[in-house]
Amino acid sequence: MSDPSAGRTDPGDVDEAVYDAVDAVPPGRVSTYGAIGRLVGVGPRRVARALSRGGGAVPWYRVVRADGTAAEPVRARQLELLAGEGVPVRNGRVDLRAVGWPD
DNA sequence: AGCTTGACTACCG
DNA sequence: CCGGTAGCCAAGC
Repeated sequence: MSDPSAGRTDPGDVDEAVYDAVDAVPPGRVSTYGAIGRLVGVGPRRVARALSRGGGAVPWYRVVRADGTAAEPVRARQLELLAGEGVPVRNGRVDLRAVGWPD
Protein backbone atom coordinates (compact mmCIF):
# COMPACT_ATOMS: atom_id res chain seq x y z
CA MET A 1 0.00 0.00 0.00
CA SER A 2 2.92 2.18 0.44
CA ASP A 3 3.67 4.01 -2.69
CA PRO A 4 6.99 5.87 -2.41
CA SER A 5 6.76 6.93 -6.03
CA ALA A 6 3.78 9.08 -5.10
CA GLY A 7 5.32 11.96 -3.26
CA ARG A 8 2.49 14.39 -3.92
CA THR A 9 -1.23 14.15 -3.44
CA ASP A 10 -2.67 11.44 -5.61
CA PRO A 11 -5.84 12.36 -7.51
CA GLY A 12 -7.55 9.32 -6.05
CA ASP A 13 -6.89 10.56 -2.53
CA VAL A 14 -8.47 13.89 -3.34
CA ASP A 15 -11.51 12.14 -4.74
CA GLU A 16 -11.79 10.03 -1.61
CA ALA A 17 -11.50 13.11 0.58
CA VAL A 18 -14.34 14.71 -1.37
CA TYR A 19 -16.50 11.59 -1.07
CA ASP A 20 -15.78 11.46 2.64
CA ALA A 21 -16.73 15.09 3.16
CA VAL A 22 -19.95 14.66 1.19
CA ASP A 23 -20.76 11.51 3.10
CA ALA A 24 -20.24 13.49 6.31
CA VAL A 25 -23.11 15.82 5.48
CA PRO A 26 -25.96 14.93 7.86
CA PRO A 27 -29.44 14.18 6.50
CA GLY A 28 -31.67 17.20 6.17
CA ARG A 29 -28.63 19.36 5.57
CA VAL A 30 -27.04 20.70 2.40
CA SER A 31 -23.51 21.79 1.57
CA THR A 32 -21.91 23.58 -1.37
CA TYR A 33 -19.06 22.75 -3.76
CA GLY A 34 -17.00 25.56 -2.29
CA ALA A 35 -17.60 24.39 1.29
CA ILE A 36 -16.62 20.80 0.52
CA GLY A 37 -13.65 22.03 -1.48
CA ARG A 38 -12.46 24.06 1.47
CA LEU A 39 -12.77 21.10 3.82
CA VAL A 40 -10.68 18.85 1.59
CA GLY A 41 -8.35 21.62 0.43
CA VAL A 42 -9.28 21.77 -3.24
CA GLY A 43 -11.16 24.09 -5.53
CA PRO A 44 -14.93 23.85 -6.08
CA ARG A 45 -14.43 22.64 -9.64
CA ARG A 46 -12.36 19.73 -8.42
CA VAL A 47 -15.27 18.74 -6.17
CA ALA A 48 -17.74 18.93 -9.02
CA ARG A 49 -15.48 16.78 -11.17
CA ALA A 50 -15.08 14.18 -8.44
CA LEU A 51 -18.84 13.88 -8.00
CA SER A 52 -19.53 13.80 -11.73
CA ARG A 53 -17.20 10.81 -12.05
CA GLY A 54 -18.09 8.65 -9.08
CA GLY A 55 -20.70 10.39 -6.96
CA GLY A 56 -23.00 7.36 -7.16
CA ALA A 57 -21.60 6.07 -3.84
CA VAL A 58 -22.23 9.25 -1.83
CA PRO A 59 -25.17 11.58 -1.13
CA TRP A 60 -24.07 13.92 -3.94
CA TYR A 61 -27.57 15.38 -3.91
CA ARG A 62 -26.70 17.10 -0.63
CA VAL A 63 -24.22 19.27 -2.51
CA VAL A 64 -25.57 22.32 -4.28
CA ARG A 65 -24.20 25.56 -5.67
CA ALA A 66 -23.16 28.52 -3.55
CA ASP A 67 -26.50 30.22 -4.14
CA GLY A 68 -28.51 27.19 -3.07
CA THR A 69 -29.45 26.05 -6.57
CA ALA A 70 -28.71 22.63 -8.04
CA ALA A 71 -26.46 21.87 -11.00
CA GLU A 72 -28.02 21.53 -14.44
CA PRO A 73 -27.55 17.85 -15.37
CA VAL A 74 -29.03 16.65 -12.07
CA ARG A 75 -31.09 19.62 -10.97
CA ALA A 76 -34.55 18.02 -11.15
CA ARG A 77 -33.37 14.79 -9.52
CA GLN A 78 -31.52 16.66 -6.78
CA LEU A 79 -34.47 18.80 -5.82
CA GLU A 80 -36.63 15.70 -5.62
CA LEU A 81 -34.18 13.84 -3.40
CA LEU A 82 -33.66 16.84 -1.14
CA ALA A 83 -37.39 17.31 -0.73
CA GLY A 84 -37.63 13.60 0.14
CA GLU A 85 -34.94 14.06 2.79
CA GLY A 86 -36.93 16.77 4.48
CA VAL A 87 -34.97 19.69 3.05
CA PRO A 88 -37.09 22.80 2.53
CA VAL A 89 -36.79 23.63 -1.15
CA ARG A 90 -38.16 26.93 -2.27
CA ASN A 91 -38.83 27.48 -5.95
CA GLY A 92 -35.95 25.22 -6.96
CA ARG A 93 -33.66 26.84 -4.44
CA VAL A 94 -32.39 25.60 -1.06
CA ASP A 95 -32.15 27.90 1.92
CA LEU A 96 -28.48 27.50 2.83
CA ARG A 97 -29.02 29.83 5.76
CA ALA A 98 -31.31 27.24 7.34
CA VAL A 99 -29.92 23.87 6.21
CA GLY A 100 -26.44 24.93 5.12
CA TRP A 101 -23.54 22.74 6.33
CA PRO A 102 -21.11 23.12 7.97
CA ASP A 103 -22.94 25.71 9.95
C1' DA B 1 3.65 23.33 -23.74
C1' DG B 2 -0.88 25.27 -25.30
C1' DC B 3 -6.03 25.16 -26.05
C1' DT B 4 -10.70 23.66 -24.68
C1' DT B 5 -14.18 22.26 -21.44
C1' DG B 6 -16.61 22.21 -17.11
C1' DA B 7 -22.09 19.17 -11.51
C1' DC B 8 -18.01 26.68 -9.65
C1' DT B 9 -18.02 31.58 -7.48
C1' DA B 10 -18.18 36.51 -7.26
C1' DC B 11 -19.03 40.93 -9.21
C1' DC B 12 -21.51 44.17 -12.13
C1' DG B 13 -25.35 46.48 -14.64
C1' DC C 1 -34.19 38.40 -10.75
C1' DC C 2 -31.41 37.65 -14.79
C1' DG C 3 -27.61 37.94 -18.15
C1' DG C 4 -22.89 38.80 -19.04
C1' DT C 5 -17.91 38.96 -17.56
C1' DA C 6 -13.83 37.72 -14.93
C1' DG C 7 -11.13 34.67 -12.05
C1' DC C 8 -9.74 30.09 -10.80
C1' DC C 9 -8.20 25.39 -11.38
C1' DA C 10 -7.80 20.78 -12.88
C1' DA C 11 -8.50 17.16 -16.58
C1' DG C 12 -8.47 15.78 -21.41
C1' DC C 13 -6.60 16.22 -26.17
